[in-house]
Amino acid sequence: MYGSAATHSGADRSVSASSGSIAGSEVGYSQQPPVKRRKRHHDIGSKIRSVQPVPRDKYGNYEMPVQVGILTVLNLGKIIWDQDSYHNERYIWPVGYTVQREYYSMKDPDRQVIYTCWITDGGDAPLFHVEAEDMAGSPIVAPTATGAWTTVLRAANQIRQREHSNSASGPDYFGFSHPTIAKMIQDLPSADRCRTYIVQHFVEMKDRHVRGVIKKGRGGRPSTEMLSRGQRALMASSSKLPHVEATLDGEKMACSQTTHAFTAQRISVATLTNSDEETARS
DNA sequence: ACGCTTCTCGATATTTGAAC
DNA sequence: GTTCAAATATCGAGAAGCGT
Repeated sequence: MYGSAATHSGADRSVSASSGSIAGSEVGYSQQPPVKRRKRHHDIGSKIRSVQPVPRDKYGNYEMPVQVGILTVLNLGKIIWDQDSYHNERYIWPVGYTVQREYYSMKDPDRQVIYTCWITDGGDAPLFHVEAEDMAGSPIVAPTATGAWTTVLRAANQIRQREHSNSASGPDYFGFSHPTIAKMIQDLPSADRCRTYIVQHFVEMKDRHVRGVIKKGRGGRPSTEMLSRGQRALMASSSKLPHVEATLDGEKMACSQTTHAFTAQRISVATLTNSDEETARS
């Protein structure tokens, strides 16, 4: 099926397009193509993925905002289950989904800034927005997550005068490939009604690993400075964020400008319990 | 100190669809 | 039908924290 006859043209292209020593060295073309064949869509539903525990409120809804790895999830949004373009086998793209993450600035080569990413209803398909903290008011909008982030990477690499690949995995950068976020989205109402989405299986990771992940340098708990910067970025972009309403277990959840402003002031690290926080402080 | 585990980022493979 | 470009999936390296 996948990767049989169809691969030749793609492989040729990759070789010519790749700048690289890596591709060149890995590949022993003269004899036999390296044929690192990757199966697509394999075992999506059967694989068990580890997730961080995320606190829920008394109704069982996830408490927002929450820090997951390098990302701060501000809103999970609302699932548009009756349109296929709002999900595929692997991901669901909820309207109103909002996260923040740190990445290199598109203006200052020596600086990392906070990017706010969110999804809006584009009618037939979702629209992916990415806005940099230092470029408030001019978000990058694309019909795919990869498209939006590729633009950012290209600009960031250009300003840093880096010539290597501008490739990016949109779902990665938006956090959709993160097991914890994938689970949170999958737990949203109507996720099970998405026709082509394959339900994934998750298991909560062990406590010591959670702490390890949280305290990791690049990800983990945001510093006070990062929080306040995130808050400012959020306030700056909040006027453009979508207003989304969803019903969770009978309780109405609103995602609006005010909500964003409010939540920005109380960002917490969901994966840390109180005792963990004490430990983390000391 | 070491091994374990998971993370992000960057690179590359693969698929899909548009253009010719 | 072929070529090309864009989008997306997946892999590997390196980094980091934790427990022992």
